Amino acid sequence: MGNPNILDDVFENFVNGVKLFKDREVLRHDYLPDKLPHRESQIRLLGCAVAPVLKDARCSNIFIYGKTGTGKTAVTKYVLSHLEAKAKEYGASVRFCYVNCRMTGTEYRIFANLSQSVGLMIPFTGLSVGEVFDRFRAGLDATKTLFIVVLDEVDALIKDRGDGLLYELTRINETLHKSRVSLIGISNDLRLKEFLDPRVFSSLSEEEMIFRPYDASELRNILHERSKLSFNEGSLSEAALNVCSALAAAEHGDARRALDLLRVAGEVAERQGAQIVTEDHVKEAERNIEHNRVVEALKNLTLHSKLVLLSVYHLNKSSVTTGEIYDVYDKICSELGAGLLTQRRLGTLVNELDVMGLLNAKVVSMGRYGRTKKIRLEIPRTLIKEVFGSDDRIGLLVGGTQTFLSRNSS
DNA sequence: CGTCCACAGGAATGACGGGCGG
DNA sequence: CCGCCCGTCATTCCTGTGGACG
Repeated sequence: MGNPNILDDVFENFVNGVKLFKDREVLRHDYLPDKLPHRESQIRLLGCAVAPVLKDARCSNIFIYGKTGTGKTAVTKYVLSHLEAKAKEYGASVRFCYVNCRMTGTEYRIFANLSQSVGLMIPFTGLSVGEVFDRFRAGLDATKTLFIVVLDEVDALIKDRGDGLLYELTRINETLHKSRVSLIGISNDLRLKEFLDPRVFSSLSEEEMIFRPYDASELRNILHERSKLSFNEGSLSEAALNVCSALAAAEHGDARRALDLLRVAGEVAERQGAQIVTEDHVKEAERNIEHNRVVEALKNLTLHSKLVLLSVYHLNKSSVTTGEIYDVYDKICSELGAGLLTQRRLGTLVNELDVMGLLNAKVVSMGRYGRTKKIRLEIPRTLIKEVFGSDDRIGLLVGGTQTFLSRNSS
């Protein structure tokens, strides 16, 4: 039994301490506010584009570009939810389905998702993609609706799956009799058209919208609006608000990031029992967010990705090559009794770690001495220790300790 | 100026566990 | 229960290549 006073203190503080938050849900980025400052014109534009469905006409396909946190998803959801309400009022048969392509992952699951929203049950595996598509088309045509498909983060899908799904969807109206489909594609990558078949691209972007990043003062307004709902009066300092806006503006005007900062800053302040959220809490929050991001990423790596990272760690040089990593990795594997992957495979693992920002990999040519990747650790060495084992344990780890394997199994 | 290193990274293929329809 | 198809991870085989060296 521990000392009950320790917890008493914590709970006491939580219940009776100063409450900074009124409702922290408001600061989550999936929260949809009923007002989207600085996006009025985009809302109007998108509204105009989809309005025809209220008169039972198919609306144009729409393509929306913009970096993360510029309000693309929020505006789309906002407009569509209002459209849905209006459609009910007018008795128009309109339905929409929102799919996040990055989360949903594969064509199969996307079609399964679309099918579900026209009331079809699709097993989450077992059928061919073509079969699911046919069922979706048949199911949709039976219902006689104007169906709006929102494909969020569609760039993620196209980059690793190609544009087959989009091609099918842009052509689906040719084989539908009673229903019609409109597409809204949302992309974070402004150069998406380079990856697309020109025919697909042209039919997909009958209308195009671009979301510019927010600047610092716009972010400030957004945060201000939200903070009125999420924080109790007087518990958020002007300075904190400004720093949040400035930090997020520096990072391509990402409102999502700004909201995260504000929320975490509030949590930090609350934990410290502060009366008011200050600038320092925001800075602390910034460090926390990054720290958590990396720790989460590290913990969720597969065994071999961890081993690759450890190999880089052990080499302990400012920059290493693929071959060097492979040698060390080879040694670690045999000492751990773990199966060995090929160098080809290791190369793609390194690339994955690069994308995650844990490593930095750059192809360089060393002329006579070949062509390889220069790889650097992108995170503090101390963090690797923190996650993979404490202090000198790592040294032993190469000797093959049990602790290491069990650490990986969870 | 060609060679040739030490890989990069694409394509095809296979093993595997999950899950269906019949 | 079988046969089929799914996505994922991994292997095998392969062609491509920037630039220092000779």
